[in-house]
Amino acid sequence: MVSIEARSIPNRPSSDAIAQRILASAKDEFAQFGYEGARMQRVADRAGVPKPNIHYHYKSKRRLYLAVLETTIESWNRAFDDVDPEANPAEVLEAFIRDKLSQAQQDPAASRVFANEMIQGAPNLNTYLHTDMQAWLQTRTAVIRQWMDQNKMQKVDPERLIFLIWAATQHYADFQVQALALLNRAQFNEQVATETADFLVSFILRGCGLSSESTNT
Amino acid sequence: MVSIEARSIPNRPSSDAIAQRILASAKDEFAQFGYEGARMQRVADRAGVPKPNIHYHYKSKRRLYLAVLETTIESWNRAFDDVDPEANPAEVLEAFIRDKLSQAQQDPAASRVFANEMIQGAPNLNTYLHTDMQAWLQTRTAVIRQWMDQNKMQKVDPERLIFLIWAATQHYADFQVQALALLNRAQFNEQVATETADFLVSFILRGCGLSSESTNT
DNA sequence: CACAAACTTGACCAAATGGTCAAGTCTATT
DNA sequence: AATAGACTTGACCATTTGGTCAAGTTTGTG
Repeated sequence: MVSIEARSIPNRPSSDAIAQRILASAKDEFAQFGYEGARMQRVADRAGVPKPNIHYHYKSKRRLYLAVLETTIESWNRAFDDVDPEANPAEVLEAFIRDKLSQAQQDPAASRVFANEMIQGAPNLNTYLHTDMQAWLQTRTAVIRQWMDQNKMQKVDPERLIFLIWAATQHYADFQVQALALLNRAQFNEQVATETADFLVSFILRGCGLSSESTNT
Repeated sequence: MVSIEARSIPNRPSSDAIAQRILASAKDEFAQFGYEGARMQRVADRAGVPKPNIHYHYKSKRRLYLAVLETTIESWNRAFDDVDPEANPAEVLEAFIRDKLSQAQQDPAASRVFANEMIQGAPNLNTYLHTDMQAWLQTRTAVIRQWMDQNKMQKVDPERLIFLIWAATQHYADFQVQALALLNRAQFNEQVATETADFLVSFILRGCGLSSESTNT
């Protein structure tokens, strides 16, 4: 029976699993230090594999970084994706804000990788910014414009509204140390996330002329 | 007369001027690549001096970085500094937002140096966050709380209101490439800055229950 | 079991990195 | 004009960097 067990528990984790572990370690490393500051040796140490193993799975530091960027982008704006113009603006925006903040809490590294790439001047995502991301933004702003035309919400610059939501939510991932220090909290747990989400939702909805309460004090 | 001219135009710029040029180049370098990614040779090239000259003025890479951090912090929240609780909240907040955005436009490198330090986990500013910055924030939120108690504005979490203003304004410095790409603009000039400031002021004031217009469309 | 292909890794390498140093050059003071 | 001290810099150094390679080990397949 041992041999049966042994077959289902291979001595080595599958190659795919290692490639994944390397990718995850690389995400953390690039998130913290940016592309130029990242060290292949540290990625190896984080993943618990010898350095040459990384180069077997990913041709070079650059390729590894691009792989990290790709997975980061994929999970970027999963919410707010298929929005019905007939839907309730307040509900849609609230869902978007909460989802973005939840991502920031569950995977701050992804947000930081993206932030580093932007700060650095987007040398690897310039095309993406001008194609896919712009297209994504345009369909979203189109819906928002419809809502404004139908007087369902305040007339505001839709692009800058999205920017503000991005900035305000990603702030809690990228500047987590600062937020925690100034809020006197030890960690960005569920409670802090909820308080923050509630604040952002009510504040931003009010900014959009969508406040549910008149004055609930 | 040539010799008189020569005396007033020294062959070499003053030592202070060179130290300043090195500091400015270092700010740009650290802003773009973060501490670990920054290269002393590139700082030297940017400043137009040989590398050992940097080490004469600044003992090490770390000391140079700390000098950059210091100058960055100094110019950080120059507005919103001496606020009269009797003053008009809308005016004070508007001034704060406009000043922050103006800084982001005029010196994006400063904002990016700070962003890198935060993303990296504030290894050099942890004390600052828990002392000076927390103190700064507390006096500001105290004023905001007074305004809310006097029903001069919506009751919102004052800390998170400040965070939102920081995030929303610094976004245009740190994520400048993204904003420009998505707004289809070539550069973050005065016009874009004004449009952005107007949006942020009216949106955030509305979020604070301080909107001047009822519906100005 | 054999054997090829996929995978792993210790030892190694050229290039780049932060930093040093001694030999200068410039500037102010006497 | 002499000289001391501040400043500059070409040549150099130990260490670290991304990356390679050949000798292995493991795994799927006949």
